[in-house]
Amino acid sequence: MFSFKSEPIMPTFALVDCNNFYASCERVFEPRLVGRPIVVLSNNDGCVVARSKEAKLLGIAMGVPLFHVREIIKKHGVVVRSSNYALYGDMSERVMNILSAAAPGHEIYSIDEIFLDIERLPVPDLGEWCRQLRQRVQQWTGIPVSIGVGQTKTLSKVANKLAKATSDDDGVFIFTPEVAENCLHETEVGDVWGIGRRWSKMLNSRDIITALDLRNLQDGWVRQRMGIIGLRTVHELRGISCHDLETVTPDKQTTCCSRTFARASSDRDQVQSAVLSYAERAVEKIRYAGQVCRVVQVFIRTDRYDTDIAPYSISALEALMTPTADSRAVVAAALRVFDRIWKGGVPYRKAGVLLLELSSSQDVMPSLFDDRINGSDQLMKAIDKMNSRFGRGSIGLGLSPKSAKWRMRQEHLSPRYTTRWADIPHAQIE
DNA sequence: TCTGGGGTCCTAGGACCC
DNA sequence: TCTGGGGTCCTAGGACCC
Repeated sequence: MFSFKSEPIMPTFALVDCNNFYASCERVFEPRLVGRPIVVLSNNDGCVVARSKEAKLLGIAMGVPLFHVREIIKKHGVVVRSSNYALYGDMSERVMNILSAAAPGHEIYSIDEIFLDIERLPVPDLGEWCRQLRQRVQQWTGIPVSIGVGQTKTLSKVANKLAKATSDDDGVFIFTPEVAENCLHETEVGDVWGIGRRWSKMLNSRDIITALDLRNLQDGWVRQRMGIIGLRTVHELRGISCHDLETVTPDKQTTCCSRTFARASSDRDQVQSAVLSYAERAVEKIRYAGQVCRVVQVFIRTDRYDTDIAPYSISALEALMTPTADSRAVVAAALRVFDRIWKGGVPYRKAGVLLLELSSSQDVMPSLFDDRINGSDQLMKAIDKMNSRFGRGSIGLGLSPKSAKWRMRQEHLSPRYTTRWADIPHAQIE
């Protein structure tokens, strides 16, 4: 008889997550904000989308509307900032460059998170390696990060949450089978990656409170109530990896540009000009990604929070003859769709344009019947170049009046320190 | 008389993520 | 006064075909 010695289960994934990323970015260039409560707002300055530790301690919840926390902000002198994506995107790139160079494989998961493949990392002390990596990012970019290590992506997420609790000193947590039961018992089921509000509520109502409870459920029960996705999550909690590292970023399948208006509008011209400007912005995005689209979808809707009005939402789409990234073709299609769905007398609050069936612009077969796009590439390149040099919206199709009331509200915007010459920080020497 | 059933494609909606 | 934006994946149900 052979005797099989079971292989020791080795940790595989490290999840590195920037602490309070947007708030930390604001602090890098404005050190006086260190130690003060900061919140960063969504587009339109509507909701709180990021909070510093101090702001969290004041009880400001994630996603609350700004007007709900006005009192707290006033009373405690909370610093308020509009989202500055030019700054956050650039800072993210710097952090990711450092982290991705440190491991044999990586997956950038979001603007502030990256999974590292550390299964075969030849280091004697993994904890020490993590602490040094963390130190390096802090020193080179000014951004604090936390690192969680586990056998699956889901467990590395659990570990990361535990690491955050110690982010003032250590900021590193390694999830091992020895500590599994304890760690999962201390983790609320709703804090598990993949368990959102709905499932959390459903599970709690059945007395499944912790990640450990979830891990111990029977497969059939989970499959029936939470589908294949829920089952994968449960397996991952048991240390069975179901989500591989995605080292190549797959091309996007859809791109969308949508906005909530500052106030509802029934004015046809106003809503139309909003829709057309979203179409123009969406097509810019796919050009930047080297893609073309075949289908253009437009939607307009009322305010879904306003209980005084009848909810109304409509969308429609149009397939183009040739896949394209030409602003003129896409905007014209958006206009035709808009004309089809427009209905007067409705207080519209939100609109958007989706570009669907995206593909690489290199794979396009030109159509015999569509001769409009001759010279398209050069024209679009020229437009993009001018906009990148002189600022977005410098040149376009002449359809977006600047004063329209759907324009985005950004009353607390910080400078674009790292991506705009005029905003470069000044150092003062005394 | 008998009112099937399986396959595919599409769409809308629901769940999740950051 | 005031409630984000941009994605992915899965599933259920309808239309259609044989």
